[in-house]
Amino acid sequence: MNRKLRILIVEDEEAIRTGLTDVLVYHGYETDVAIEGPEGLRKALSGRFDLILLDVMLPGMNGFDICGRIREQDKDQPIIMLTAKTADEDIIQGLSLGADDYVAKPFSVAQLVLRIQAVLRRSQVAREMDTTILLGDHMSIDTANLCGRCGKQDIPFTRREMDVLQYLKNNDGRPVPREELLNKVWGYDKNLDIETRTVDIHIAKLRRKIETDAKNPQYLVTVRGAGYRLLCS
Amino acid sequence: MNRKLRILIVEDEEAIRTGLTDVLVYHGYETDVAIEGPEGLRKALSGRFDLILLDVMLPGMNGFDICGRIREQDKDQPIIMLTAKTADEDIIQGLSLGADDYVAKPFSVAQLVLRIQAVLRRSQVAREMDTTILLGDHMSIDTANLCGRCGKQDIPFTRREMDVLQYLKNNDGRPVPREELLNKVWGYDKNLDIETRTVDIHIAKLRRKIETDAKNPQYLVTVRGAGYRLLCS
DNA sequence: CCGCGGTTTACCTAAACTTTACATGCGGAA
DNA sequence: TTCCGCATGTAAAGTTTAGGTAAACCGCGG
Repeated sequence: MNRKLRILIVEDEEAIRTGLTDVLVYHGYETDVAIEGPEGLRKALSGRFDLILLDVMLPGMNGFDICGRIREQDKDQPIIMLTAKTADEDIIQGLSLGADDYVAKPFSVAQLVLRIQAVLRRSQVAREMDTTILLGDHMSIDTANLCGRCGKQDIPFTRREMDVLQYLKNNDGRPVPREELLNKVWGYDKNLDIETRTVDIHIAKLRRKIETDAKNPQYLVTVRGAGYRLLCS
Repeated sequence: MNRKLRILIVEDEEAIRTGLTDVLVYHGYETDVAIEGPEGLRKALSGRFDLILLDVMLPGMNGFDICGRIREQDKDQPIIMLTAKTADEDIIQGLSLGADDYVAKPFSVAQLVLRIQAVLRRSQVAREMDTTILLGDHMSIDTANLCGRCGKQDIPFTRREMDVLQYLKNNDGRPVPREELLNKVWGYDKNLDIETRTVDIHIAKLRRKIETDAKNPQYLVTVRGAGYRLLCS
């Protein structure tokens, strides 16, 4: 565990907001808050958060809409909805929109924390915490120090390279399309007219560093028409 | 979805047990039941289930113990606990033991189903299932990796081939006309004069990859005058 | 000014895709 | 039954596109 897990709290009531912040910080999370709906959506879509706590009743835009919008853009973003309503239809609506859990106010803090842990445990985030990537028995990479070791040889990586590597590792084995990398690593918006080849270039650079034969990659392989995948075996 | 997801119901009350079974079967799951604690634990540990619904009050062994024992053995087994108790300590205990969710009786069926779906969505099995196409017991195709496996042999597919296969699979059994494939897979506009034979060519290529005898197709068959149909049995 | 990381440009190759052209064979009509 | 026409199969040639990468370019912090 090298970095703290980041939680976004979207909640308009001052008391709850600060209460939650205190509790979560106490439990070792990093937090950010949003007070209004649109602000929450914008922050949520930045993709910087490991989990989003979303109040249903918000000024500007209700929690359901926000939840739906987040899901459209990111199928995997963990979301827990908070609400005063315990009506079944509300819970059902929240879950239908793809929330991972639904907690009714007033909630027990202990329970909320546990539900947060349960959701995070299931999300890929748990795996992200690992700071070393092993490529077969061939080389090990310390993502925190931007540094790889192959035998006795040290190989420096740049921040960007490491982010790409990390992202691929977190999506273990799955081919990740360029577009997704541009979104999640570069933070480019969903603009479709992408003319850039910068992803390819970075892949090429990574290959020169981590592959024994960059022309025949064994770890960082291309799936033509689908993207790149990292095989750490 | 090629195979149904399997759910184990551990519950001693006859009425709830059969009710749940009916509902889950209706929603397309395969179910098995256990009435007593020890029986439930034994079945759960078999690892055959994609999700376990666990009542807390059981004869022989309580649900918390079972949950703990399952977690010891399999960190990833999805578990949802059911209970009449709504006391916070119970919920907390359940979640501490690693349950993925906790639903209090009397629960709304719709809500339970949604919570089941939410938990399964995060689980590995469910994820693999909707990217995999099985053709009889003959070969399995990973649509995300554009890659099929027949015994030990890897067979690469192209994006287009996979899209066609996917579309046919989603229209399971129905013969799909060329025109429709051009529309839905190629994105060609409707009623443009169809001079192209490219669909046929792709079908031929697919047959060479997925059929044992491409001349006598068993999975990707022609319905003369109506189109092509995929039989995954 | 340099050097470093990152991006864009430009060009190349090989894979993927489409078209062409011809072969095959089913099915209805005589 | 035989024959003809049309739907389908497919090899091979032609065309487009995805991906690899060298090298130029850019911007920023020494």
